[in-house]
Amino acid sequence: MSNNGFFEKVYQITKKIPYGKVTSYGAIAKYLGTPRSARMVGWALNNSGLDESIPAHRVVNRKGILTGKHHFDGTNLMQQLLENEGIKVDNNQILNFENIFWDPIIELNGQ
DNA sequence: AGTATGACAGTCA
DNA sequence: CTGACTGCCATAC
Repeated sequence: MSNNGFFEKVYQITKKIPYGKVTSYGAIAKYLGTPRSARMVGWALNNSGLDESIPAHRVVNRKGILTGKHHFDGTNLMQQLLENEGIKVDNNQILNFENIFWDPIIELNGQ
């Protein structure tokens, strides 16, 4: 296990996601310089279960669908967490997704 | 070293 | 938008 590799970068970015905002796996992967490794981001977040400080529920796929909800406690925990932040979710899909999308490439570059 | 897996993304229909 | 197929990358065994 490499705690200081690709995974940790994913963790760092995920932790920077502001309250009430969400981002996609591809956005994080692209920020890391490997836009093709979006799948690794998801996997990293899977391992992130060891760290509760990581708001993995704010990371969804490019469609804004909570594809990883089943990785949470059980069922609608992920959705409830998002709704608790003011994010509307319908049938596992984030509503007004583009409006609350947080792009690390832009935000972390001080634009 | 090779195979299997994964919370994806892009393209085509 | 949704569904099916392909491509890419990193990790686990």
